[in-house]
Amino acid sequence: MRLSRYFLPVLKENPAEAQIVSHRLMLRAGMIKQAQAGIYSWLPLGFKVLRKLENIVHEEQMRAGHIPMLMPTLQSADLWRESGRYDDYGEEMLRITDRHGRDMLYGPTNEELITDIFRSHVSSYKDLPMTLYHIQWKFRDEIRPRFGVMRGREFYMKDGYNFDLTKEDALHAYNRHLVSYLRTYERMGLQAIPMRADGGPIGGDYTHEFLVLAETGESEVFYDSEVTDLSFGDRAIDYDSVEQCQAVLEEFTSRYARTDETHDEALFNEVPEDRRRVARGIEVGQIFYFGTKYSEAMGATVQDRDGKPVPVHMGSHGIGVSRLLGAIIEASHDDKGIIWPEGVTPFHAGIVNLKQGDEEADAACETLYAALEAAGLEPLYDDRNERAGGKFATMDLIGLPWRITVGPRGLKNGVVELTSRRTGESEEMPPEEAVKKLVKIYEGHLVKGL
RNA sequence: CGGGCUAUAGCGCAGUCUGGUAGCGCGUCCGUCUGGGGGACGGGAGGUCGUAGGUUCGAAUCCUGCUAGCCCGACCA
Repeated sequence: MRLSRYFLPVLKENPAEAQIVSHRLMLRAGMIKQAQAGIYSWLPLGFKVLRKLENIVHEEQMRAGHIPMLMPTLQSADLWRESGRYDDYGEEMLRITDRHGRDMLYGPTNEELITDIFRSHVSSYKDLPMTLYHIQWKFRDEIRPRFGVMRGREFYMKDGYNFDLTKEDALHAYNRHLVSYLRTYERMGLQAIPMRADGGPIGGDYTHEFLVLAETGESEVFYDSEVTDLSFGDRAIDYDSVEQCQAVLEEFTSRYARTDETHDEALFNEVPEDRRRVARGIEVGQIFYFGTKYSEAMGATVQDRDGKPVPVHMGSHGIGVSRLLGAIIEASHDDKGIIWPEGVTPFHAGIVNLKQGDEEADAACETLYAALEAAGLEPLYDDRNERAGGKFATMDLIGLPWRITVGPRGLKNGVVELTSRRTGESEEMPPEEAVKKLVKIYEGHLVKGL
């Protein structure tokens, strides 16, 4: 993309309404624009990152054997009356009436809808196990939306639902989700720690939340410092293996790690004192096993081997995709702007032409731009007739992890400059070598965007 | 929902107390010079002052209602 043809309305000053750093940076980097309290338009740069996150989620869900689909945002109130949640959910649910006076709602979640689909089409234990998921906009009429996309009223969420014949099978689905979530967050450059959580209105005894540590997090968290040493890495895993998934769950959840909701001071004190940590975290996902709560209420049964109808065991699992943008920025920025992890960056490298209009510099930038695209990377070429300082400041603000600086001075010696946004370190090299180096850096990090 | 606050140009703000032709910085447009970390000079464009009503010869300014947004708290991906 050439910056001169892109739409990137960056702001030099901090908008008054934004208090936390991720919100400020998203506004300043021209990623979002507030439409109403807790409702945002996604401008091109923000939309590009959102799509990349979404695609990572899809890839990891499908890798785990889960099946993508799409359910509507508007749902029928009758389904929710059936589960009993139409009254339970309260003011947070946005209720709508259509022209015929029928009660509808903008879905805050999809347990009812998915259960209805399941019961209409699945009747045999032979069709199980099955896990369906979708990524769709949700609406929860929060009393007080804030922090930009971190607590919007409208938000983009992946929610998945597993259907299993037995509790044991459903718990394997639970473990499988935990593993796939660990992989998902790591690909996004995040450390998200699974912590024992509270069931909330969705209910259920087995539930973990995934928390990203950040000072601006809304939850207070208590953990054994050993949990932050764990990483899933690129180990191979068989998602169908009960033992392997169980082992990962034990590895990642056996140490003390809880949010304030479930915090137990006595248990926490059993952690050696030098490893006890109290911090704040941003919740970016949650997994539940809730047994037959919805299947019984809504008659979602299958016939077992003996031909008898039995309610299926279910769980649900969510990742707050739009919230992840805020969480990633909270976890990865400095006073100049965002620092995108390689896995989610909207563009892989920025090209800064120091002397736009200089024949040699322009030509070198064009060649470099074409070479990066040919190599499968997405460069952002700042071809505006701006001064160097302005171009650098924009690149730093929008946070591309790598920058190639092209100027007459370097070109005299046949070199350009490759700079890491994270460390600020620069290295001079011929343009072809910079391309090679970037290709290597992004190996395994390429995600389809827009 | 309880408590606090705000609304004036795309963004950040002054002007309101004490009513009298709506301003500044940034951005933006044009021109000249400049050119390795938001440069300089000159010239432009852009606002029914959130909204409805009231007081007044005259309202951004005073009064009343409404709306929207922000912050702290309790709730949530």
